Amino acid sequence: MTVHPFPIRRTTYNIIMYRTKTCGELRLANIGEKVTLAGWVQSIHNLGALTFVDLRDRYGITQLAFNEDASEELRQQAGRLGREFVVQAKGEVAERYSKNKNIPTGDIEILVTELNILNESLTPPFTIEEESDGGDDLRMKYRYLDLRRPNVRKNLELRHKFAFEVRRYLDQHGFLEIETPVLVNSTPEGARDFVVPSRMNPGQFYALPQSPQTLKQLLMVSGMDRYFQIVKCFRDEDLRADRQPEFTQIDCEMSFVEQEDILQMFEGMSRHLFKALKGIDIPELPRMTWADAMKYYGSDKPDTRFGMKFVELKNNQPDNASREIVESIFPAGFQVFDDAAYIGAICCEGQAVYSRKQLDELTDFVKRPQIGAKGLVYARVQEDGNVKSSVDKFYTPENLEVLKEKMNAKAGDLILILCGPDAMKVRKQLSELRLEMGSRMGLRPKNKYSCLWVIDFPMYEWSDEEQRLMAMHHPFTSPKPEDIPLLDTDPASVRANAYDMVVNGVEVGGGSIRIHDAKLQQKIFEILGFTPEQAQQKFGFLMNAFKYGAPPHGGLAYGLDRFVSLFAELDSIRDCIAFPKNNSGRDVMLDAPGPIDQKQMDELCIRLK
RNA sequence: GGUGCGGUAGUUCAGUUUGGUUAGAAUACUAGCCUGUCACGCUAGGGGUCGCGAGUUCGAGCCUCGUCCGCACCGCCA
Repeated sequence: MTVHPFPIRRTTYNIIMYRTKTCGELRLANIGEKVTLAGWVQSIHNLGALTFVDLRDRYGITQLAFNEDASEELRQQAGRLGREFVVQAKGEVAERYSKNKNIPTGDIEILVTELNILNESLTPPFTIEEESDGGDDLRMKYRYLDLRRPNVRKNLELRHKFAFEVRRYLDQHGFLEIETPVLVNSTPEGARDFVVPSRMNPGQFYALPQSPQTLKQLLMVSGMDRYFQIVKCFRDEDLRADRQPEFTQIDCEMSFVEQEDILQMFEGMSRHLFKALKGIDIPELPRMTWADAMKYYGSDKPDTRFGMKFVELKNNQPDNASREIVESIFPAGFQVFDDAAYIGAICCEGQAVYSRKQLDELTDFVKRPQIGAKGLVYARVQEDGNVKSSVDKFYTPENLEVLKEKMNAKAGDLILILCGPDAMKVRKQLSELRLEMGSRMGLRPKNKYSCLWVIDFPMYEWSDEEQRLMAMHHPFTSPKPEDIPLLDTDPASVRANAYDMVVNGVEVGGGSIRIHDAKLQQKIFEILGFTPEQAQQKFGFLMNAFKYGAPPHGGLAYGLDRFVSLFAELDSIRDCIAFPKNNSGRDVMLDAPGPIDQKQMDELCIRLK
């Protein structure tokens, strides 16, 4: 991505010329020009009679030189400078005696004739360079200094370009950007709400939107047809590296569409973004059913930068992911396999070189509490084609040959096997192992992108905590028409017209075709355990609207922060947010949240417990 | 709500295993020297509530308990 040089020019409104050029644009071609620069002092090199000052702004670094021609007064001024002082320098562009190949302006310098210190600065608490010596916490406390660093600045520039290209694409396709309110009301289901007390309505609370979901559906009822909004959303849940309490969605909705229309429209948007921002032509997005994603990758957001798909060696519990019984390929004899309901394996190409110690370490990895496997069975295919495994004493070479063929393994490959009583749990464990092996084998480079649609999500998932079915997506998602009869007989197996876009194992967006029929919506609320009164109270506005001619509609929402993080190849979404919150949801720079005055509390009729 | 790791100079860290003299390094900062630096170089100097509190001990940066803070993860996140 290129940043356009700031077009500095004299205008009638800009009488005071702080600068005529930026610190990033001067080249050999400018030699002899008289220029004025302004910026921050990056570094000072005092060689006695000779002083160099690197001046930095958003656009780059330009060296100021104070040499033998400089007046005594100028040299003394230069001697008073410190890091991060704000200065204005006037002088002539000259070719350097010794050039710096590391920066674009490295061929020239400014022979300074006038220096004005516009502001002084304390010594910053960390170095303001590409690789800072400051820790995360410190840099967040002084985020305004952290943002002076070129890499953080570049992330924000990329984010700007990303949002800009989103607007360009959606505008070209007839979408209207419409703002929806931030003060709305609390919704059942979903995440915890951030709430805002209402002074004029004592004892009553607004809630900040977790997403503008219902509002955009109302816009469809209004006939707005194609809507989008780049909008802040709020969820009061615990944070992660890829999760912030306030985050930005690209929220979209269309009327008179089926799932196919949505997938194509937004596949087009992703293609546009990859092309415009990364110069990458991405192939047509493959579509994978949720059932296949779970069966072959153990995840609803598979990282498809690499293969290593699961092979089911046994499954005696047909479920939503694998609807058929798979007889064990192993004869009885090994208690652990005999007792397991599910046995799954991955084949790691060329990894038979793993030593006993490394395999023990992998075993420890899958036994960690957050993964929770009981153990790991491995089998190495040796150079002679024979299989050497950790279960040799239970099985014959012929048994292991069957395994090798089933896994499509060849000499030098390593087969890793997990098993257990619950297929879904083992799949999740195997998924963690697959990702770990993929990382170790260098198959997940950040600059390689693999995108896909995961489709046909289940409508519901069982909540142990609530002891009831919960909407997997949200309660406004429509079931697949052919599965509607199952709503009465087997709701857990009903599939939804819901879809996620997954990039490199990250869910960057998701959506669904909505229910536009008030009666069907009523039925879905019933299955979710709402009484008609509760449904009316919480979603009456939507149900009423649906009685006045709701068009068929659907849409999706992208997580802007996550998508930008992928493009910027970041580990954490915090790095593409100007002022992010920390792990505990605090803004350490503002020291928010904080207490409020008793007077405010009284006005709001709020008393602390 | 839970698990793990961490908190020592402005900053990044070592020191904690085995408690024991004046707590170190690098970098940053200050001063001096240096005519082509760009990780400048050389010399000297200043800089510490070892997160906080309690306990054990003749003695605690080090051991114990509690607590606060940070990071990663599990639960949670329609």
